[in-house]
Amino acid sequence: MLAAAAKIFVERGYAGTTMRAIADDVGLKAGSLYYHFPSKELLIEAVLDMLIHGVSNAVYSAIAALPPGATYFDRIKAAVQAHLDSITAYGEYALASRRVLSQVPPHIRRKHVRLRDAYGDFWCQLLQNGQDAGEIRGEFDVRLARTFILGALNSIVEWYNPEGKSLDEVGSQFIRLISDGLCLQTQGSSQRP
Amino acid sequence: MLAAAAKIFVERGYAGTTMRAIADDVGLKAGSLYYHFPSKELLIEAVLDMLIHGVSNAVYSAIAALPPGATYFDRIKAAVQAHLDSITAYGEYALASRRVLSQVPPHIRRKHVRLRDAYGDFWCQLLQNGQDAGEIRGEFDVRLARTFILGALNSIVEWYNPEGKSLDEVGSQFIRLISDGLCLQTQGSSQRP
DNA sequence: GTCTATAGCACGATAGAC
DNA sequence: GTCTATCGTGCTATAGAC
Repeated sequence: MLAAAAKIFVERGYAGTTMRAIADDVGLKAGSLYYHFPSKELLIEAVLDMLIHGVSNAVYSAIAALPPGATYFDRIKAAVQAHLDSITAYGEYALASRRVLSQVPPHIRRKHVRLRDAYGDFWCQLLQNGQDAGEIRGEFDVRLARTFILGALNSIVEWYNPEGKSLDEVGSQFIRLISDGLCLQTQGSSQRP
Repeated sequence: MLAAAAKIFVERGYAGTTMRAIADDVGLKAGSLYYHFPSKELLIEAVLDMLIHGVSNAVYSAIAALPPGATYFDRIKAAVQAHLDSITAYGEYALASRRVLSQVPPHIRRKHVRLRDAYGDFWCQLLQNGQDAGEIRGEFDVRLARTFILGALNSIVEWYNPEGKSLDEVGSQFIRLISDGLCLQTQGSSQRP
């Protein structure tokens, strides 16, 4: 039922989603939904909660499962893959968060922006630790690097098709891109040591 | 008027945007809007058109303005900066495209997906040329690299604040990230020559 | 070019039968 | 736990005065 709601919120937006459409999708009548959820607001809130908790728990667990001697870059690799795996597993929920967060009532939006920011701060800290340990070049602003990394990773829900490349392949190409870069020889950056 | 429409489409979604709200924002009454635009559908279409044409023209012009001897990586750098500059210049239009495209009537959505795909193909070709010329490592799938790059660049409209870093600084950090990578020494990639 | 007024329809939510 | 029926509201779009 949450999954049906997420799908329809994505297709029609918050205001465009009707309780009748969600009810149809799960084989009920509109009035019956109110037995399970007291309002449309609490429905979208449940969808948004499911995503942020699902993704952040998946990432925190993946890092906690690493051996004690793991480098910061090992942690970043594990976080990238876990983020990728969970965000695609929660497909429609992730799209709902991406597209309708700006349309939900303000008190719900504020709560989720806070949760999302806390997750973003975790990434900043991870990159900062890597930089302090000398694994990441000092010239990078970690907040900027974090937004690029999460921006690229999150965009996968827009196009990923399970019939194509595996998530492991996608993740490992991305890790190679952010660690070593695209270029064989540096063309224009004079900052390289 | 288009700018007001873009802003409200982002805040409320397609269905949630009322002609009254747009009219209010520009100091008119709802009925008067129909003198300028025949329907809500054509309003969102004009907003979406403005963005895709604005961004792609900015990028194509930036590349056309390069000297004849420019490397492919010079072209990529110019495209990154022009994309970044134009997407932030069209702020609300870009957000509208990101968030409400999935909610507009199908015939309008299909047309814009086609335009967006054509622009994506241009990026693929750019990266492919760079790879053929030996400037980009052969191990990368150019389609994947393109989606990561555009995903990261497009996410800037979600957080960019003109009071912080300049767009030139943001662009140059991003270019350094995709060209050289984050890492001082490669930690886990055995594919490096 | 902008207004008022309204037709025709669909919405969220509730009440009460079963 | 699901149904039908309905209240009050607000929407797009149009018609015609100014």
